Amino acid sequence: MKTFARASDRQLHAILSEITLERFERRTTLFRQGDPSDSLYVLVSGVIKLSLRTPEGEDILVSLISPGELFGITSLLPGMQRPFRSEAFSDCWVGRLSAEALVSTLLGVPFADFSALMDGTVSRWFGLLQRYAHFQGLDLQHRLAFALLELAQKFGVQEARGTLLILQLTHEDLADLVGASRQKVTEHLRTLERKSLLQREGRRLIVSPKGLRDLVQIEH
Amino acid sequence: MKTFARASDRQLHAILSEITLERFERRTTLFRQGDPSDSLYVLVSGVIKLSLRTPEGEDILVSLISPGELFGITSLLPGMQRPFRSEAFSDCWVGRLSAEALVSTLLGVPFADFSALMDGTVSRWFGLLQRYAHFQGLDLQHRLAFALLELAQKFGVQEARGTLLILQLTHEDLADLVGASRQKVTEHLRTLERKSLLQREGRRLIVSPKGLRDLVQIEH
DNA sequence: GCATTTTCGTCACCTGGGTGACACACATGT
DNA sequence: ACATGTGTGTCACCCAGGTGACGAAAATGC
Repeated sequence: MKTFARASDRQLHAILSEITLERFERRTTLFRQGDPSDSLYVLVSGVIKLSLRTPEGEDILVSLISPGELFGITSLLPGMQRPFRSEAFSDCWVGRLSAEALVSTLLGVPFADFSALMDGTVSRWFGLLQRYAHFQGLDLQHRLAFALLELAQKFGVQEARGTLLILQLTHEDLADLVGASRQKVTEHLRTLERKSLLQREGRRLIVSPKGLRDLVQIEH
Repeated sequence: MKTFARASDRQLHAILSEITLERFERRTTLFRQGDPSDSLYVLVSGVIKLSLRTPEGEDILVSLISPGELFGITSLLPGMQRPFRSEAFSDCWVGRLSAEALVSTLLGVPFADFSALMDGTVSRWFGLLQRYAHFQGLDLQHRLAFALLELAQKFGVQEARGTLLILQLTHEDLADLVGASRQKVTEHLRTLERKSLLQREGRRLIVSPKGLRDLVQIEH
């Protein structure tokens, strides 16, 4: 297990003493989406499935874990919930330990410090991963709406008419962002405009976050 | 900048002294896919675009970075190359520092130790992210081929006839993995079988990694 | 301020892949 | 051993969205 490749014997010992071994029968769930994300797992034997249930009721298989891998990694970030459901794909032996224990044994630094650094750096990957997984099996209309919401959050300034995006985005940029063709993006932007979830000011967009949120949530 | 929220004044000072400020005009590229991934960036002002050029020649806009964010995070993992191209979306001021400096100042731990831990944990997110980004704009045939290659690598055992997947995968599982319907997966598996990139032994699959690799690379 | 490049709006056309439906082949438990 | 559930193979049908094409409108360089 390469995670522990650099660990000294003493460290390994300390870590092993922190690990609790558990057995999971095929199809049992280890944790579900939304659970508090406290502990970290090591797969000893068997196969674990990480999946995601979309609001639309689709299942997305995010990853299959093979023996030796660590999973449940969100526990390294502060205050996270489990983003995926984890279930035994075959009968498994799984080791569980606290993220604190791992970090403090391996690095000898306070968990909160480590965690804060992770939060500022690596958590973006995680956000992107969630976006992509979520996009899986959404139609263009909804992907666009999500993308606009995201942009509004990052680059928006509040305004009388809504949230103004301070970006010179071309339709092609948006297309590249949501994985679609430029033409269709143009079309869908116009229909969003007609539904008045969106206004144009020259080449800048003014979105209505409220309206967009309704669009993506309500009509599942 | 929440990354530094927990840092002491002394630490902030140390970090600031490590940062080199640079100016990038709109459309200039900071780094390109495949460059060695050594330094870490902080966006001071402007907007940065992270994008990915697929072998098929499509552009994927992975993320737009707003001021205050850290980017170029792969530098925290050992021996990585830049997975995305980074270009100034508007005129930017960017701070650059070495990943070593950040980690050792903030945590006071040897970089190699930190890096190894990251590698064993968080790098999976990153792999998944790449997969999803890559899948963007591939047709089912190719997504399937990639998925099978991935599975072969993780769960395959070498064999006379090819690589045997020791997994009881249903077509539905595969469908959830590649974001498609069960029916189409069945169909495409059969065509792969006809092209003899794939054999069946009961419910287990034997793939030909070589053939699959040809399929995904050669064709355009 | 004019010429050239980019971007936008909108077609018409085509196709990959989703959906529903149904028959058959397996596993499964009891 | 039988019955029931779960996975597989294959249709026919339909539609979201890709592609190419072209003119109008904006932006940009010189």
